[in-house]
Amino acid sequence: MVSKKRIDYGFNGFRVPVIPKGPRSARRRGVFKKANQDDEACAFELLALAGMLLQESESSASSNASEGNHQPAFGQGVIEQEKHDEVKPIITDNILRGSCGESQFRTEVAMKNCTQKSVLDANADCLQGCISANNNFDCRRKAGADVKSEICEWDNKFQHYSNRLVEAPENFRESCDVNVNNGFRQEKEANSSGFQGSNSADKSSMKNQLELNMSRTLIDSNSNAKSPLYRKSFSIASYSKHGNGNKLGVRDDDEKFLRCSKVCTKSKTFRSPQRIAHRRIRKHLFSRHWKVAPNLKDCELSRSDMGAQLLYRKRKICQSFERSEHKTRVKRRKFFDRVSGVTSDGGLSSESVSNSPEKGMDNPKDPHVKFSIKTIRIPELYFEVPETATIGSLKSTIMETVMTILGGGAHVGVLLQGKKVRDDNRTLVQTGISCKESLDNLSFELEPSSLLDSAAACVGDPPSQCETSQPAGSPETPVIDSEITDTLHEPSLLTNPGNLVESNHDSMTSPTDPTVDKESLDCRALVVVPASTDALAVVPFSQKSKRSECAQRRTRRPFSVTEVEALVRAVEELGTGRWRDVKFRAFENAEHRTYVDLKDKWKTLVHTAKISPQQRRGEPVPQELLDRVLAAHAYWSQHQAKQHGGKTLKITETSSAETEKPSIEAVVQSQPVNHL
DNA sequence: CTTAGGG
DNA sequence: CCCTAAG
Repeated sequence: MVSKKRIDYGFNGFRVPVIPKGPRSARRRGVFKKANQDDEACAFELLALAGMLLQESESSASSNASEGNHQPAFGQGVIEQEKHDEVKPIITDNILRGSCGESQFRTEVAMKNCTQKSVLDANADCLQGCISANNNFDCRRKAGADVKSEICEWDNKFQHYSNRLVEAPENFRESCDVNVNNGFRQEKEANSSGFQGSNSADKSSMKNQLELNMSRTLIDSNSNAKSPLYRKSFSIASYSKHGNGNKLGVRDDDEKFLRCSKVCTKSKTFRSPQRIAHRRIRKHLFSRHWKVAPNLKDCELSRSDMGAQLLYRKRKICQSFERSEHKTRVKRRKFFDRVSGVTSDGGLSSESVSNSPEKGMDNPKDPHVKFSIKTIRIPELYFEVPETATIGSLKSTIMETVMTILGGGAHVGVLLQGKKVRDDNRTLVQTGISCKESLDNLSFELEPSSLLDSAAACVGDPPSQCETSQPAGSPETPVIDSEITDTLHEPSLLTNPGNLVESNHDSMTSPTDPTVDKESLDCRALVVVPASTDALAVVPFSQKSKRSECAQRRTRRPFSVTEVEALVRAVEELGTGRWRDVKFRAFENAEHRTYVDLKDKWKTLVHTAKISPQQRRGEPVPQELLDRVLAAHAYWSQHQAKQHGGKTLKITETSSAETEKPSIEAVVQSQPVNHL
């Protein structure tokens, strides 16, 4: 009998390796193959975008058509120009696997090339995360507000279009068509050479599928007015399908051509940020019994069946994942290429650097802020997996979830000294992020984009839209709120724990393995039902989780030692049952600390004080404080007990906030409370 | 709205 | 930190 017990845990942090994995590891994961080639990363990105664009059009067009057929819709214009008979979804089944980038961190190279308005407009959703990420990165690199602000504008624009897409797909599509066609036309004039290739996944063919003409640098154009970002753009030169091959050429107005050996554009549906920006994602490993197409092959199958859309969504997730990963890779790579003084331990390091030959420097005097990111926090990921789930499945599940978020348009939040820096237009210098000291206090976190939109949509949508019917054959199966994502395990492996371990790396290597995928239009919850043995134990999906998806979880703000000090002092004086008073006494001005927070913190403090120092995490709390916590806790516990027993004198005395408790002082050396 | 606890 | 039953 398989245990149905599940492990629930929150996930707030995601470690970002400072130094890329070794070649072997990279190879195994299949994501670092092109890591050292920014150009390719860019090309890849662009191709992916283009593919998504086309697919989106198809998706829109086929929405009314029979499910099995994927008729090119909005891509027709393109085809006509290219005089090609038909447009079909770009086949990337084989390419998907491990071909995409790493994370949302994108190289500026790609960014500067991803500025064609038409493409961006048409791929608002797709680019959302990319832009955001680049935004952040560019900000850091250039320490300039111009690019930042401009990107912000684009970001907003994307948001806008994304919304439009959801609200009025047809209209949006039209605009996209126009833009894209213009792009093509423009490109044809500029460069008549077309690129043809097959849809095979092999690199050589892919080279033919995509040609990118990339701008050399983002920064070397130091023109004041416009950010170089907008001076370099690309347009889709051509897209055609010959036989079973796809041709997609992308270029910009520069000379440099890049080739992308990989394409990842299988995604079928447009994933609105609204659907993606989940705050809370609940994953249940998918029962194999539910699994429809556990293998990559289903990618192909999906193309011709009803589930195509769903599968494409899945694909999109995968796509986003890989793309993102690729980007990260590139990013990281670039970073290291330029920065020699990066601390291996992930610590932050900074130093001013003169021109970087690589970038041409728009301003020779412009110092650069160098730093590495050791960890980047992810707001909240809620998982629910069976105990029988393997580590591998857990990894893949987390990875998939994270990438789903990233692909859906996650933003990077910048925190300085734990405080969120919201003004995107400020420069690093203005923000105070320039010296090493400040960098030490610099942190980043991911935050799903379009939270507001998501929330609004969620609220406004009928509950029914957020709920899907239970899968047949699983009576007790919980309602999968939105997305059922299989965990990419081979059935055989699933049934064999021993093999699971073996297959772990496979799961990780190919997080994009196509499988069953379903996604509701409005819910952002990601539910993965574990495909473990017979532990079909499906965890009921509580309704409240749905609700929580719409609300933004507060950013975590760990208590500082100072705060703990104040809290301890206040509790020593007031006791543990008067959190409101504690709040007013010690955290009057701390808006972000509610009395519930204080209560919770006290709870954790007590717990922390009881465990061994080795088990403690986060900023270490002085033992002295912890001792006081224990003393106060013991004291007030006893007194409360007494109170209940009828002895209320002490308690009554302390009930007045102003009264100091001599008795507590005896137990714990109390000091004046510091009002924060 | 506050507490008190479980999640 | 969130969510909520209780008071």
